[in-house]
Amino acid sequence: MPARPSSSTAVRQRRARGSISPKEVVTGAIELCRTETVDGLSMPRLAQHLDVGVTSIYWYFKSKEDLLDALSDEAFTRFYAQMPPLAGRQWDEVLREYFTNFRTILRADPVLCDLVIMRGGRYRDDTLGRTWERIEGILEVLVAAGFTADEATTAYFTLSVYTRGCLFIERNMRTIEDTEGGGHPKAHLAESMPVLSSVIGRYGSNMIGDDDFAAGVENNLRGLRTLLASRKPQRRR
Amino acid sequence: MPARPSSSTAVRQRRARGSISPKEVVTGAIELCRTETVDGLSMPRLAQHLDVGVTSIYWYFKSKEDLLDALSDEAFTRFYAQMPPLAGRQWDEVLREYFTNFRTILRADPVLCDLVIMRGGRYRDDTLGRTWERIEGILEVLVAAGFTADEATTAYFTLSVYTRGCLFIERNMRTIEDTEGGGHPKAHLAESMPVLSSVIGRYGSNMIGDDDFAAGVENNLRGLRTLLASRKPQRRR
DNA sequence: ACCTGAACACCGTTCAAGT
DNA sequence: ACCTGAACACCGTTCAAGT
Repeated sequence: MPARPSSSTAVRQRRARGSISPKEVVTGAIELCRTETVDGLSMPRLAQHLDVGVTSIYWYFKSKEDLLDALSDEAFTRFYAQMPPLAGRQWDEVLREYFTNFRTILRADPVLCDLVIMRGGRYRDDTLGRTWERIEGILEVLVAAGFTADEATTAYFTLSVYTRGCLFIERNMRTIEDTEGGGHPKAHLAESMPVLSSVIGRYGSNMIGDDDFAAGVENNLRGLRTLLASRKPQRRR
Repeated sequence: MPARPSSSTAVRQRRARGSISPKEVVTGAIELCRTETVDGLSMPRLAQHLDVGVTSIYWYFKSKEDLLDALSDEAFTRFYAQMPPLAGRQWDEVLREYFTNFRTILRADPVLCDLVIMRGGRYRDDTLGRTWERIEGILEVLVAAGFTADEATTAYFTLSVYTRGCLFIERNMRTIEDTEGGGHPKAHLAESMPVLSSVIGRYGSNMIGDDDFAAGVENNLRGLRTLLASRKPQRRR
C-alpha cells in the first residue's frame, strides 16, 4: 500500500533541490503565527506547516532569532505598505492622521503588531531607509510650519513613543485577559477614592479606547501648538 | 567518603518539612533573575539555586506563569516602596516629579522593569489597591487645580502610557544591542534627508535620553496648561 | 549546493511515590 | 502535609550524512 502524500502518519517525501526559498519560509511562518501567535511559533511546527525537514530551515536562517528578524522585516514592510501617504493640510492634521493610522493598522493585525512593536528586530537597510523617508517627510512638514529640527524630532518621537506605548500596553493586557478569566471591574477597591470611583466605568477592563488615545494625541498637539505660538511674533502686548 | 554538602556532584539532601516558603522562592527567583534575566529564568535552574527539588516549587506555584505573577507582584511592591511620596506645589510639578521618579527607578533596575513593565502580570488586590491610592492622590491634585475628573484621568493615563512606552522601547533596544554587535549609526541612509541628517547625532543608537523624555513630559504639561487656561475666566478680550 | 533524520541538552509539567 | 525523582512531550540546535 503506497503512502498517501499528505496523510498524517505518512513519511514525508524528500523535497527537490531548489524547492525551498527563504521567502516561502517567511510567508509560511507569518501564516502560521496567525494560528499560534508569534510567541508560540516553534521550528518543528513550522517545518511541519511548510512540509519540510526541521533542519532545512537552518540552511536559510542560522537560528530562530535570525528567522524572527526576517519575519519582523517582512511585517514591517507589509505594515508600511498599508500606511496611506501623508495627508492633511496643517502640520497638526498630518501628525494626527499619521499616528491614528499607525495605531489603527497595527491594532487590526495582532501578528504585525507582535512583530513590529513587541519585538524590536534588526531591520535590513532598505527597510530602515523607507521608514526614515517617511519620518523625514513628517519632520519637513513640521520645520516648514516653524519648528526647529530638534523640536520637530522631539515632537515626532514623543508621539511615536506614545502610540507604540498604547499598542504595547493594550497587547499586553489582551494576552493577560485571554489567559485569565474575564476582567472583573474590582470597583470595590476604589470605594474610598472619590475621583477614581467617578470614572471607573470608563476604565474597567476595556483597555485604551479610541477616545483615550485621541485625547492623548490632542494633548500633545495642543502642547506643540502652544510652543509654536510662543515664538511667533507676538501681536499685542 | 561522605558527600560534601554543596559539592556540585553531591546528591542533594532532602529538605525538611517546613523548610520551603513561597516567600523564599520568590526572593530567590528575583535574585536569580539578576544573573539570568527574567526571560532566561528556568524552573530547573531556580530549583538548583534554591537547593530544592524542581517539583517542590510546584507545590507552592501551580505553574511557571503563576510564579511569574508572584514575582511581578513582589517587584511591583518593591518598586512602589522606592517611589517617594507625591512632591511639588503645583499640579504640573507633581506630575513631572512623579513620572520622572517612575522612569528613573525602573531604568535603574532592569529586573523590576522586566517584571513590572514588560510583563503585564495579574496583581493581588492589595497591590492593586496601593497603586490606585497613589493614582487617586494625583487625580485629586489635578481636580483641585480645576480639571474635571475625566480630564484628570486622561492626563494621568496619557503620561503613564508615555512613560511606560519609553521604558518598553528602551528595554527592547537594549536587548537587541546586547545580542547584536554595537549600534552603527547608519547615517549614510539619511544622506538625502536634510532634517534627519541634521539631528542624527542626537539619535544614533543612544535610545531615549533623559532630555528626550523630559521634553515629551513638558510637551504634555504644556498641553494640559493650555487646556486649563482655556476654561479659566478670560481676563481681557 | 541543498535537504535531511538522529541525537543532544534543555525546558515545563505530571505522577506516583516517599517521609 | 510537604518534598521528591523518574518520566513525558516538547523545544532549539548540531552533526554527519544523504542526494
